[in-house]
Amino acid sequence: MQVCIDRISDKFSHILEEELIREICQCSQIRRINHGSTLVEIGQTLTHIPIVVDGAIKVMTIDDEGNELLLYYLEFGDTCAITLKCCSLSGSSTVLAYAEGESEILFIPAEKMEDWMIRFRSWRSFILDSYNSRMNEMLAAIDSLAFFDLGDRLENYLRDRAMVLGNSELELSHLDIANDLNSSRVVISRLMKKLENQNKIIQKRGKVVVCEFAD
DNA sequence: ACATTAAGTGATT
DNA sequence: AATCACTTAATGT
Repeated sequence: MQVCIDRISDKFSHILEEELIREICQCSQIRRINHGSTLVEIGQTLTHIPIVVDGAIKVMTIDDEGNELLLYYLEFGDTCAITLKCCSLSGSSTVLAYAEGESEILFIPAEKMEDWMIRFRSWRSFILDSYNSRMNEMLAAIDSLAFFDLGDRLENYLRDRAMVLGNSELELSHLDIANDLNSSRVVISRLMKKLENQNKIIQKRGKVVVCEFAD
């Protein structure tokens, strides 16, 4: 798909300089990705850096037993630092990425990275900021694993998810949630029942409505 | 009506 | 907090 300058400029002119945006539009591709589609698989060699224009991306690692661990979400304007590192080392991906909701992703050729890092101050700080926020999100994830019990993690997870999607209605089964939190379906079901009784959520089949954004 | 998939529950570790 | 075994409820064909 052809990249539309106005559209990109519209969304990114606050952070990136005009000339850079023009270059981005010349050499990048924009793609619509359906909910749940895989963007990046483990072991895949990455030739492009994704930047989220619309929607969100869910980034996970996988362990040797095949358990997926949720690392973080990429939202509007975010880019993935891990992808980045893989590109510059021309290695292969250590993460798995899915589209979360209907998403629009801007793909930037990896070889442009270095050039832009040198030529554009705005690109430098964009990338550095991205590294920084990715790092913070992962630290938060570790923190929550180490110091919070599952009940708290579940609540955080639901609230986070509603935020990212900008929607209090989530299409998630208990099993989906269990997988994201590395737990089992039964345990999640019990905790969900509690949350329902506390009127924090409303449950339907394969759906959750998060009642509390605040608090 | 029947099969399939999601959610609820008691008992056990 | 996890697992087992089983039940009940919602949905698709």
